[in-house]
Amino acid sequence: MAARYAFLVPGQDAAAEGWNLAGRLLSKRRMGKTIFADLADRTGRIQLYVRKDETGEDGFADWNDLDRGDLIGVRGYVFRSKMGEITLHVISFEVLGKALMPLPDKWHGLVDVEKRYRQRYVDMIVNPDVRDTMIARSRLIAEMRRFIDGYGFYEVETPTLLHVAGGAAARPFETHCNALDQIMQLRIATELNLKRLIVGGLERVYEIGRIFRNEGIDTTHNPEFTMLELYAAYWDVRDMLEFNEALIANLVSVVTGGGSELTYGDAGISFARPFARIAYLEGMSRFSDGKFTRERLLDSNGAAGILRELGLPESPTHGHALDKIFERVVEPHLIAPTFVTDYPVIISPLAKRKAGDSDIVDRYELFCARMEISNAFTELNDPDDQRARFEAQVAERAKGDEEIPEPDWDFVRALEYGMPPTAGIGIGVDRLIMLLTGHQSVRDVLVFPLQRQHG
RNA sequence: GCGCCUUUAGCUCAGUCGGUAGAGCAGCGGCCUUUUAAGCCGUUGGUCCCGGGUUCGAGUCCCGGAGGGCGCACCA
Repeated sequence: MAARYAFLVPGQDAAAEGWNLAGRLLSKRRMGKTIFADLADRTGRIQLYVRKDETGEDGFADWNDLDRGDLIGVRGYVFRSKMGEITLHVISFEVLGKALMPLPDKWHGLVDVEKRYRQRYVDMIVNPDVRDTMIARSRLIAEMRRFIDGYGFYEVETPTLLHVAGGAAARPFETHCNALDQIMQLRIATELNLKRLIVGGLERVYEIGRIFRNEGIDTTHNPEFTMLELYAAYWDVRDMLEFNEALIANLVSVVTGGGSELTYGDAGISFARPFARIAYLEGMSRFSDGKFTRERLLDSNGAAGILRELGLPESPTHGHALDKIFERVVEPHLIAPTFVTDYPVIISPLAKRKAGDSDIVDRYELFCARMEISNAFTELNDPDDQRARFEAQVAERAKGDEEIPEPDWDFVRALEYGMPPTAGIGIGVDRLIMLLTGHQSVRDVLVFPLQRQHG
């Protein structure tokens, strides 16, 4: 509207052209026999202008009865006000929906975080940033699909309700299926089912789906969240890394209008390709001034010793210890987008071993702003190796690591029918959206973040 | 789960040393024909998060509880 009527000078109108608009009345300024008001819809906001000499006594009284928050339709023509604002000179209006509840303070808006999350509908009316973020989220996910589809991938939908939730290390939500009279779990990953589809011959599949993990809630964790998982037959982890880098760079380009720089918190982050790369063990060594060597880390007692050196509590398993050490030693340095490659096999139960180094797998994780954004590896397709790793997990689970899932033995059987060499990736969509829209809390990129009942 | 902070009018916030509840906006009644946080005059509105306790007297101090935020723990 502003662009279309840019040619108007203050006081000038375009009365020949009529407009019908609908939206929510966000403010009303009465000035004697004139009213100025602001009308908002999803595309933006426009000022309205009403004159008593045109509406008549009754019509003007009807305007006085309108409240902030009412939904109205208006008819009129555009002019530029004395103060230079493009304004709709209203000829007639009708009420489309009455607001009974008053809107929050027009200047301070709604600030109370609890109320904002619990009453998102109000939050979105008065805080345009929330709406903008949700629109950006929608656009970015659409762009992800477009980009992925361009590579010939098929989008699929696998079950959320499972008998055994596997494919990741996390505690599941449990529920009960009345028809089957069986305990069910909500999925903690889409991994195993997507790989079954690879066995079945789809060759390039992905799912952007809701994942549920029955764990803590904080600024980077919501119990239900959205994950993109994607698998490509005949790709290896290097192909996936290239794809991953191109995907992220593309999204940054979309969000910046062709650029490669983002500001996140107080850090400026460059997504110019190529992103940084560092091997897992090399990172451990570099950020510990060479103290934490491959030999120590890959040895169960050595890792336990490092934990003590760092003053961290004892870990139930060797893998758990490595995660803790990495988190403390390396993660804080990973602000620019960085691919951490060559993970140890002990923390990668579903990844294929690297040729020529049986302790290491073909895997990487992409970190950015200290957040893990994606995790990818060449998938293990040897059923015997997979069975052995599941058996090892059973032992770990017995030692007390509750996050380790029960093995999905049918998955081993699927592998026995033959799975092509395949690379897979998981991307935490919510965190990616946080990064791309500059938000510090997942709750800000979720329409309805989980809150405790009763408030 | 632990620690710190927080909760007062529809919204945003004050409330001193413990003395009986305030402002702005919104609402309501007026004035005002180019305002935009419009302005001016008047006015309504309170489970001070909940429950105990101390005190002549508690929004204020103490204990317990609830919601929320942040940090830690947990956790891709």
